[in-house]
Parts: sequence; structure tokens; C-alpha cells
Amino acid sequence: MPRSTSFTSEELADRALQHFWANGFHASSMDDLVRATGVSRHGIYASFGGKKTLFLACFDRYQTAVVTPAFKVVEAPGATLESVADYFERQISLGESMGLPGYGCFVANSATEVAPDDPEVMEQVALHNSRLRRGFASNLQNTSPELDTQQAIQLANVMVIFTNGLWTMSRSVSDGDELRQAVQNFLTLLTENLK
Amino acid sequence: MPRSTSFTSEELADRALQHFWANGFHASSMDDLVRATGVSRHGIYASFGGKKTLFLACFDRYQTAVVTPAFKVVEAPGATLESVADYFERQISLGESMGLPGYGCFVANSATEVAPDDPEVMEQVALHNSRLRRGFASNLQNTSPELDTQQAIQLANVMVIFTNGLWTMSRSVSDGDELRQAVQNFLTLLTENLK
DNA sequence: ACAGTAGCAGAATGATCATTCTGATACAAG
DNA sequence: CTTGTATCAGAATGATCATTCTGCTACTGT
Repeated sequence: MPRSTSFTSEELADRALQHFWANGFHASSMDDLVRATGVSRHGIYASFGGKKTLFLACFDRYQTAVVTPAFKVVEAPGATLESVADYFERQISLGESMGLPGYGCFVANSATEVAPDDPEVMEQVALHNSRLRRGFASNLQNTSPELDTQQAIQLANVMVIFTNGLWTMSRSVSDGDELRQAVQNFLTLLTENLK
Repeated sequence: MPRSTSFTSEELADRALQHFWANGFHASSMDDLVRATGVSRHGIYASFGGKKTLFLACFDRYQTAVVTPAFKVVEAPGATLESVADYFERQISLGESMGLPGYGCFVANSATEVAPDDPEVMEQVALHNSRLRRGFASNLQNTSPELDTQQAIQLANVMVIFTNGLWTMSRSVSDGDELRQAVQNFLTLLTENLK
């Protein structure tokens, strides 16, 4: 009979996510991951088969552990643009609590570091962006019901791009208020335009 | 007497830039760089001292070879927001001619791949963003003279963030028209707001 | 033509890394 | 307690990489 494992796959992936997020894929060695997760090489290889597979598993964990808690207000039925402000605020605070300049967005980081020559990572990036786009679009339509679906998607796309740029910026900015300013100015542009 | 070198430092850096831009810092080995530049190891080490120094030199080359040709219209005295549209259009066409999904922006890529734990790279990123911000801000003021400098800088900052997001997006988008759509929607937001 | 040297190709070096393997440990079930 | 097995720590392996070194090539100036 197996001894009960000292960790679940999800716990392992969660801890690996922290390290990949902070250091990127290339700069995270297996030694680092063993140290950071507290799980032996054997444990990692038995659970995930290798570094790359572990990395891919982190995208799921990132969605549940980071994206969903912040983005669910946007995805709530009937939510308006105000919830978008909540989403940004929550993520900016998270960045502050982890220290600025910060880690940015795990997905956006992977999009530039790994995705270009990795179809599996690129797919995860596309899924994430779709999720954001869908959420923003329904928000826009709830805020301004006369907006047609096409226009909403177009504007939502601009919001996705801004979001990606914001987390990129958060990697070289020390003061969260700079990010808040930019968010506020951007949201003002949007709401003024919807009037 | 020295034999005339078969390459200048700038030529070498230009060719290295192509490779770093396409593949990133970590994924570019010296073997790759020797092959891609046509310059021997000896030549590279004699000219630049190492991979990292060569990489840093690429930021200058990127400004002169890529940013300036596209961005000078924005920096021209009296230029208005229309020149911003030109800037985006030119860079999108460039991306198309190099193949989409593309390499994005060399600086933005480096910002997420290398900058976080490298002060020298982070400084180059900050310089680039300042350049964009300055250019955009003066454009905004030329377009709408009643805008005060503070407001112009704030809005310019939103534009910088959008720009970074756009090039990030260009790494996972196959159709340049998607980028053009987003640019047009974003610029509409801006100009509507300045009225 | 010839001496001197800058630049070349590619081998040698030493470090780092992902992955596999080995032997030891600790827990479960009888 | 004993056996079986899951897990562990860390050594061994084989690959890759940045950097240095070696011997050769081809140009320069005379």
C-alpha cells in the first residue's frame, strides 16, 4: 500500500506556478523547482513527467487561483464596467502585496517568453485572452445595452490589449498608483465614449 | 596592419538584433548568433566582449533601425494624432512583412523576458517607454491645444500601455487587420474624447 | 614575394541543466 | 516486527551552452 503522499498534484502545481511566474520558464531550473516546491525530483517527474508538462499544468492553476478570484466580478451576470475597475484594482493590489515592480501576468509573460514557438502554450494564451474578451464584452453590453455585439467585441478587444499592456508595464513600475491612474484614465475614455 | 574587417560593429549588432528579436535572449545560443550574423566567435567577443553586451548594444540599433523610422512622424514638430495612426500602420505592415504571428516589439519582449532581474535592460525599457510617452504627449497637445501638460502625459501613458499590449498581441495574432481594427477603435476612443 | 597580423573555423573547457538512477527511509498492513 | 512499497536525497548521465584557446588563412604594406 502506498504511503499517503505529502502533496497533491494541485499543491505541487500551485507552488511551481509561483516560481515560474516569478522567474519565467527558462530561468527556472529543476533544482530551483525542487527547492521552491519542497517536492523531490522523483515526485515531480512521477506527477507530471517533466518540466514542460508541469509548466503547462500551471496555466490551469493560474486560472483558478489568480484569474477567477479577480475576474469573477466581471463575469457575474449583469455586471457593468464598474466591476472592471474592481478587477484591475484587485490585481494591482495583488501586485503591490507581492512587490512592485512585479511579476506581471503569468499568461502574458509566457506569451512573449515561450508561446511563439510552442503551440500548447500559445493555445493557453489564446484561451485566456478569449476569457477576458468575453467578460469585457458582456460588461460593455450590460453598461450600454444599445451597443451591438460586434461593437462590444471590438471594444472588448481594445480592453484586452490594454490589460496585457498594463501587466507588462507593471514589470517596470514601482508605484501602484501609476497603474491606477492609467486604469482610471482608460476607463474614463471608455465610459465617456459609451454615453 | 589590420586586414579591413568584413563587418562593422553596427552591422554585427544589426544582425544579432534580428536573431534576438526573433528568438529572445535565452533561446539564442552563441552558435546561433555566429551562424545568423556570419561573424566568428572571435569577431563577436573581440567587438562586444560577450553575449550580454552584444544584447545590450542591440537596443541602440533597434531604436535607429526600427523605432526611429516609424516613430519620427510622431516626433515631428506639430504632428497630430494622425501621425500616431501612421506609426501603428507602419509597424503593423512591418509585422506582416516579417510574418504574423510575429516577433512583437524587441523592447517589450525584453521587458518581460530579461528586464525583471537586469537593471541595464530595465533602463533601456524605461528609456524606450519615455520616448513613446513624450512623442504621444506632444501629439495630444498638438491635436487639442487646450489639454494641459499633466492630462496629456496621463493620456500618453494610456497610449504607451496600449502600444505595449498591441505588440504583445501581435505575437499570437495571424491577421494584421485584427490589429488595425483595435488601433482604429482605440484612436477613435481618444479623438472622441478630445472633442 | 614576404613578413606580420587580423580574422577565421572549430576544438577544448568548464559550467549548468533536464532527466534518470541508486540506495536509503518511513509508512501501511498483516 | 516484518515485508512491501512509495517517497526521498542526492549522485550519475548526457546534453547544451558561453567562453577561451589553437592553429590556420588571407589580406596589408613594403
